[in-house]
Amino acid sequence: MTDPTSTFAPRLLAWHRQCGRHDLPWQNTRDAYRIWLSEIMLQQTQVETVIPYYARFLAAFPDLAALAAAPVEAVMAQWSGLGYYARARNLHACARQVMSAHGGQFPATAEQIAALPGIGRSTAAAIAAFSQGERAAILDGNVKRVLCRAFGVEGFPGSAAVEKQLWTLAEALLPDAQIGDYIQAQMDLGATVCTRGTPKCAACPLAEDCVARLTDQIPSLPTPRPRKRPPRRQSRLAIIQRGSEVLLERRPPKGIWGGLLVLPEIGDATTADWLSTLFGTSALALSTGEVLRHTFTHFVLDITPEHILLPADATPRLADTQQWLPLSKLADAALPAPVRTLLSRYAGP
DNA sequence: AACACGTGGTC
DNA sequence: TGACCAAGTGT
Repeated sequence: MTDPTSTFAPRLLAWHRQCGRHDLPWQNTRDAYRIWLSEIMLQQTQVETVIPYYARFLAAFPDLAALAAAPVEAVMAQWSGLGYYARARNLHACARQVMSAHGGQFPATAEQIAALPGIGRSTAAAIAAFSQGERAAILDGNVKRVLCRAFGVEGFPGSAAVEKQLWTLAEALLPDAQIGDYIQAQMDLGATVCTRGTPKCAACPLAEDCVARLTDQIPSLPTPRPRKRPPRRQSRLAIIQRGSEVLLERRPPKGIWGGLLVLPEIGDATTADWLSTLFGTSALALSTGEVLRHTFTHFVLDITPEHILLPADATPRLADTQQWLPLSKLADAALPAPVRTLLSRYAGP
C-alpha cells in the first residue's frame, strides 16, 4: 500500500481539478480585500448564506479604502442578519489598521496577517495562500473533519490537545506547490464529499485508506463536542410605535448583538408602569404578541413582544442610546435577525 | 482552558 | 421539539 501521508495532497489536487468548486463569487482573484472579506464572512457560516451578503457588501464597500472610510454603523447595517457581529466590528477595525499601519496595502505574509483584528491562524493562512501562494496550512471545520476521518484522529477536535495534533498533521501534509488549489480542495472535499451526515465515500479520493471507513468509525468521527443543555432565558421587548417611527436602542460594542439596534427591553415591571416611568405619558398598549423563540449557540431566548402605540405628538425624552427610526429605513438598519422578524410582523401602518 | 459569540439548516 | 453544527476568533 502507498503511504497515505505522501499521496494525500496529490490525490486531493487531482480530485479538485475534476470535482472541486471553481466558480464561487470570491474565487478566481488574488485581491486580498475580496479574499479577506469572504474568509471572515465564511467563519462559522455556510457558503449559501454568505453569497448574497458578499455581493451586497462589495457593492456598498468596493475596496478596502471605502470600507475604512465608512462609519462603523454602516458596516454593521450591511452585516445585519449574518450573526457573530464582532466579525463586522473587527473587519472595520482591520480595514482602518491596514490603511494606517500598512499604507492601505494588505500585508503579504500569514504571520503579519494573523496580527490583524478578527484574523486568526487559519484565516491568515487562507488569505496568504489565496492571495500570495504562501505555503501555510489551514485548519477549519472541513479540514478537521477530513483529517479526523482519514487518519482516525479521536477526541473532540476543538480541544487544545487534539487541535495541536491536527495542526501538526495539516502542516506535514502540505504540498510544495499549488497551495491555493490544495487548500480549496480540502475545503471542497469536506463541504461536498466528506460531509457530516452521510459522506459520499464512493466519490472520495481518500477512501482507499480512510481509517474511519476501514474501521467503521464514520458515524463516530470526528468526535462530537461535549455539550451541556443551553440555558433558557426570556425577555419582553417593546415595539413602541409613534406614527411611522419605531423606538430602537444601540447595544454597547461588546456582548450579544454588540453595536446593533434592538428593541427596548421591559424588565419585571408591568408594561404600564414601565411606560409611565420611561415617558411619563399615557400610551396605548396594543397587545402582547406571540412568543418568538430565538436559539443561540449557548442559550435559548423566548421573546414576548409588547406592541405599544404612542400618540403621534408625544415627545418623550430619550436616553442617549435611543433613537426613533422611520419604518421606511428598517431595510438598511443594523438589526439582529429576531428584531427584524418582530418588526416585520408587528410594526406597520 | 473554557466560554462567549448568531443564524439557519438538517435530521 | 431538540440535537448538532457550518470556511473560528477573542478573552
